[in-house]
Amino acid sequence: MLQPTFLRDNRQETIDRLAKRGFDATEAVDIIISIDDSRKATQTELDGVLAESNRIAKDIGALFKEGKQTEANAAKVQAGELKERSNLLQEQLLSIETRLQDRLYQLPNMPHSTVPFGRTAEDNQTVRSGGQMPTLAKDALPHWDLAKKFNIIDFELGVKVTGAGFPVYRGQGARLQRALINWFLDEARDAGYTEYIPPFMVNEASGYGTGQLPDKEGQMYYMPADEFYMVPTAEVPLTNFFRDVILKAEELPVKLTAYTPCFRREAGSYGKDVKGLNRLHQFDKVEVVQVAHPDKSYGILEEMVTHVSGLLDKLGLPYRILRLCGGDMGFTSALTYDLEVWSAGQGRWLEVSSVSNFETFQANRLKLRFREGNEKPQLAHTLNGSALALPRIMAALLENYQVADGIRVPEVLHSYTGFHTITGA
RNA sequence: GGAGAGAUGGCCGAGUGGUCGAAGGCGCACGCCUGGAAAGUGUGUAAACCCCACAAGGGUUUCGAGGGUUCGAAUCCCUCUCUCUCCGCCA
Repeated sequence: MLQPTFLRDNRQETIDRLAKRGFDATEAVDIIISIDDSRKATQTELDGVLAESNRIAKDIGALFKEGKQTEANAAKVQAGELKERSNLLQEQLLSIETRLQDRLYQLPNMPHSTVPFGRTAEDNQTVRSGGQMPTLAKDALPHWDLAKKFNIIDFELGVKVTGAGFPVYRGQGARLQRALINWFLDEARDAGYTEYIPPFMVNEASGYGTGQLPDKEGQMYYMPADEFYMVPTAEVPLTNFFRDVILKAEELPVKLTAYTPCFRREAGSYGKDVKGLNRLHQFDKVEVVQVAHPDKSYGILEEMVTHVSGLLDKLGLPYRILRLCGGDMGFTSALTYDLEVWSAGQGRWLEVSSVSNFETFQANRLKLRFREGNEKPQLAHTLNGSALALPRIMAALLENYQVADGIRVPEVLHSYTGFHTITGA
């Protein structure tokens, strides 16, 4: 959520930056500023009435003590009138604040200056590529066929117990999955992140804190009996640790990591996008989150991208790094890098990580601040990234490392898997 | 799930209708003391919003959350949430 004071002081800049997302925010910004004007005017008036009421209430106390009943009762009448006025103003203020908040919730984050203009994924910039494209045999298979051939992932069984998009991992498939989770967490720890195991369900306030609510409730699984949402990413619980928190400047940056399963309803997806492991309702992911000083956050964003691409280097997967254009970026982000791996069996790129700087957009909703010395608290910057999302990594590993009689396992994982080749045994 | 007790500032803890944003202590910051430190001692120590120049100064709100009674609520009433103790159930 953007701040009205910022919009007021930087009206044109806000409009220009939001234009990168392909829409004209002029009207929305002006409406917000004018609602904010009436909010201030109403509060000023209300404060005056309340101040008067408080003064009279004190006088009444004093009058009673002095035994001046008549004067006291006269003052009571006056206080009653003020009360009526203040109630009215309070109602007005509340409705103005609600309107203001509704408007602010609808405004996406402002893209950073380096974000390219553009509407679709076509307009994303490739900033770097890494790894070697594999040369596969003529009869190379996509991962869903390999999964069946070696009996390591059972999609039908998942349909039986739950539904489509809930695969069952078996034998070496399950062990490879677990190995990847452990390796990712160890790599994150080596990079200075503290490991957490957060709740896999969150309350409504947490959904609002990171921006899934109010707009994207349809994407989350909801448990009405307890009013909980299944986490769509570890970002939600991890970042909400800091809701209503004031950190000391010297505590920054805070670096956290967690593995969680992620649950997404993915309403409206279809076709080749949901084939095999490409898009699931439940998947595993290791997430990294940082809370940063505003002056440092963009350096940290690069550091996070380097961490993630380093994982892909070590796995030997070919990848590319994209800087998302304004139109393709998430609602809450100021700058996002996507990392995609080459899925040799499908002949397409698969997104395996998204690393974003949210600047103060989430911090404003969360009231996540830090204090420098004795200065006033100011909003921190939040960042997060996948490091990494498992299913598409699994898909790429299966496809890119397939050989005649099995699937080779990258060397960095050997001590985690306990086997070097998937043979279906 | 049932019964009872509780929720106060960074922490502990007083406060049962007016002078309470809240005693006292701890912690923290700065000063004095000291060769330096400890001890001692003095001062200060929440957040948001509004007026104003984001200064000084002033105002409003906030004692788990929301509502109510009252001229006036940390204090009385109602609802909810959470914590603790006991019972039940249970990985």
